[in-house]
Amino acid sequence: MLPKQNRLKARQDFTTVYQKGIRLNRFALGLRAYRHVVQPQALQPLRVGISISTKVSKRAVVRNRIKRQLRSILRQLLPRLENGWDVVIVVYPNALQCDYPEFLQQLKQLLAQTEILHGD
RNA sequence: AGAGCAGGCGAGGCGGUUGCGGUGUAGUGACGGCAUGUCAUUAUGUUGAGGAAAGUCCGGGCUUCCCAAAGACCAGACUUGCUGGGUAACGCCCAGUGCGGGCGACCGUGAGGAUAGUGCCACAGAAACAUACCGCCGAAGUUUUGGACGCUGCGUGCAGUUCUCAAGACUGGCAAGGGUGCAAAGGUGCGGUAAGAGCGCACCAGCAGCAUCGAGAGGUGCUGGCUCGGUAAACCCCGGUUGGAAGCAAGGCAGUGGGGCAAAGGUUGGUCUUUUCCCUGUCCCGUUGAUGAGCCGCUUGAGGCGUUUGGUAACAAACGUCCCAGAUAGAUAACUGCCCUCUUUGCGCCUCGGCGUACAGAGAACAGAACCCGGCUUAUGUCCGGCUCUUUCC
RNA sequence: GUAGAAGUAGCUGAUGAGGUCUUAGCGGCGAGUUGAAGCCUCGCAGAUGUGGGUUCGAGUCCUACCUUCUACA
Repeated sequence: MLPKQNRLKARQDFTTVYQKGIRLNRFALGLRAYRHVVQPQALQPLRVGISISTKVSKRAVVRNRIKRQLRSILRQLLPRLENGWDVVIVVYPNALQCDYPEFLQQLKQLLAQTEILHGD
């Protein structure tokens, strides 16, 4: 689990990200991101949600495992991510063929493209 | 050695580093209605998925509504349906009976009633529930034809006629055989008969009665008359069970002041009886708190484990002991060490298919709690001893 | 999580409450017509989601699964 302040939970937040956010897709993952327009000193922490439907796999074991792996990656990257964003990661059926290093690579690329991820 | 049949245990073990959920203790910060409350965070201790958590097919607990409780009868609903037991309950489990299958270990079984009634049984076939198409018979009756013997009459080879024989027709007797079909009126054999038929007898199957064994379903034996299609996972009858509906997305989350209305009201499919019961109920306004979030429900339970006793068993009782997930966009992930097990390959030993050793690989399969239990069903990898049959050797 | 509905030719549908072998439209294939194609005419092939059971006989009755869809804050 991520820290509570970094979780995206409310249904309203998800819909605003889907409607107003930018979109990016990779082989197995998609990214929706929305930047809050507020005063810089009052920036909220970055919040992340993961969306994975039963179309990816009907088995809950598979879906939960993918979510855990993605959360584990995000936890490692969290100190390097910029505040003020709401992010939703969408998982596509291609993810069944991927393993942990591939998720790591794709997620890094997506976050770097949107400039949420700081350089090393 | 091969083929097979029923089970049982468990779901690899001990760790390390970085992280997550619950909870206890201690600290820090913020809020604050000042309550050792809420949120965040730090340290530390402890704890953290399954045998099916799954399908949602049954049975309960729990909650709300249908305005209280109990009882009787009727109606309705329920595929509930061999017997006895177990259980909180069940459509579940255990033990047994009958029937069916298998050489066997063993397996399956929706197994009340077809003589309470109704319906259906296509095509074929004479006929599908009580009939006769082909056929068999000539016993009985009527009648036709022909023949022989006899009798009567006379014109002596013709006519008539009784009985008998043969053939045919109608009435009749039969259900053995043929054919049809999933199914045809008990089956096989012998006798019997005009031909036949349980008409008689023997054995077998079925039915009824009696005796006996058993708690019972039923088993065994004897006797008897004479034989009755299938379908109830068709309607139905009988027995049995039974308040209904919704489902944790159920449902709950304040205190206080004032005023109005109703005086008797309230049964759950129907009717009736009894008992008391329940009591104030409901609406409006003011006030502080609370706006769809948070909290409670939420995990101590028909609980787990062990021992003893009772029981063939399912299971029950007693005693001891333990507290064992409670998340809410939903907690278990990433990397890695050692041991153990298995597999491949190499080397060595010998009794030649086993043992020892080294390296490498794998530890999987099915699969993720969402209010909680008891079952069923489905998915699925390893190991462990049992039992049966066949073959070979000693 | 809970509750419910439906699966029939390639697609969209129908099927008198068990009876042989059901069946419509579009599409496919073949033949005819045409110089060739289209339209038209004639013909053909092709399915009851899967497994088990009841029955002489299941699309239909019973049962276990599979798939798809819907509703509920």
